[in-house]
Amino acid sequence: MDKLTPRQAEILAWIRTRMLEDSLPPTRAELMKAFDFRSPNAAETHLRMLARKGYLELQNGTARGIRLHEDLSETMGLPLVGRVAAGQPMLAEEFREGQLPVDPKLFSPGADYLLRVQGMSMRDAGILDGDILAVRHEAGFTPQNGQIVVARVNGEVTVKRWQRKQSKVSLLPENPDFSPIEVDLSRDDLQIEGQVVGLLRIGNSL
Amino acid sequence: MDKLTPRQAEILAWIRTRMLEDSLPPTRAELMKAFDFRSPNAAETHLRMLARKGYLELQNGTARGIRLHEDLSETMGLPLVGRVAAGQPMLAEEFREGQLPVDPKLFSPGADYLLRVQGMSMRDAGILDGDILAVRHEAGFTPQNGQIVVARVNGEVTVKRWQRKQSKVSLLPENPDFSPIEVDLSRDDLQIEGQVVGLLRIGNSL
DNA sequence: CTTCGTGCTGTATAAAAATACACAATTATG
DNA sequence: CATAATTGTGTATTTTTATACAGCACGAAG
Repeated sequence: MDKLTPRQAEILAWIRTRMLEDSLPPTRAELMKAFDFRSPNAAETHLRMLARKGYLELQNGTARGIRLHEDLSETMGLPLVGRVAAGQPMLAEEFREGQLPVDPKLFSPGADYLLRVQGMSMRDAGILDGDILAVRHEAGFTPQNGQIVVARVNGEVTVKRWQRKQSKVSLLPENPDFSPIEVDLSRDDLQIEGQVVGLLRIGNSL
Repeated sequence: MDKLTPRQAEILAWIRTRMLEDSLPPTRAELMKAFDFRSPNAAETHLRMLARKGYLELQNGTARGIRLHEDLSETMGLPLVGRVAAGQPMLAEEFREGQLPVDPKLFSPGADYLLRVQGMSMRDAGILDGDILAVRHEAGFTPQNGQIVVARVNGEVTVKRWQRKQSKVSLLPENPDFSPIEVDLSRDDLQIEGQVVGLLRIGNSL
């Protein structure tokens, strides 16, 4: 698949969103209006180029005969993140296991990404090794006591139950074999990577 | 939403599948060819009727300007079944809690319906009260020992781990507070309602 | 400097598609 | 039975839409 110029990427993106919103591919004239072209041929040549580079297919002699090569349903869904190295950003390319076709709105406040669970520290909350958590990440979010969160203590990512008493934060496991993580906010670096809003267990781990 | 005649339903169904397959609504001429009309007007009047009865919307002056009123993504997804009364068929309308926008293929052999779990008998397998199971129902399916199944013993629906030794079938809970169900195939009526292929936990039960 | 690819303008034109009008056979439905 | 709704045929006509051809400006590459 050939690389796109910025302009071509812009046009492809517009076609994509337009198709998702209207579930109807645009005509040359509609593209022309959207990008303020003064000639339908500008649209035509762009479409030809996008087709030649393999991003879409043109059915000739057909009104609105544009078919995106990437599956639109694949574009939706959520990224699945595997084991995240300490200190690295959650959604960095290298930690992505893939993309799952899950509707973000299924998890009611809405999910932003999926995280695969490692270990059994939350066993008694019904969260097992290999399970996939749906996580919502909101800037400046403050968890309620008792809520399950994805947190990062000194760079290390962990899933625990949140408890804060005055300035003392504890991250509680749900398994007697594990000990709570007591966070000293003056010494430790604590970041909240999101609240757990759902759980998914598929295939193998059942 | 007015009721459709059989012919109208047939035409609507064709439009639906056509749109799912091609992600492009049909023209009058295409409808005409598909149904062997000899006049595009036959297609036109049917579309008008379907629009008038509220099943779709026609954007006039627009090529392929057909927009289905039902969300195509809603048509997909799986039915969620709640508590099923003894002896009643699983997918009877009255037990449906709704439809969740979940891709059946997400659960690898493929799921046929969703079932809400009641009770804690499978707690130690990480299946909690209120969880939603993705279930695959295949005719003539024989479970492997150790597999989690949805079974029906004398009409009563239950989720348990399957174990068969010769002619003796046991349905094992995953919680020491519960006892195994020993099934006597000569006296008890045992039906397998499917194998559990996935689990979903959303919102409230977390 | 010349040539190529990109990103357009401007003008035409043929094909595709929507849509109107007139009329007929069949099937409900009061 | 009479009437309306459904399900069509057949023919036209206007819009939409795709698409060809002739150029122009600009930056990158050889």
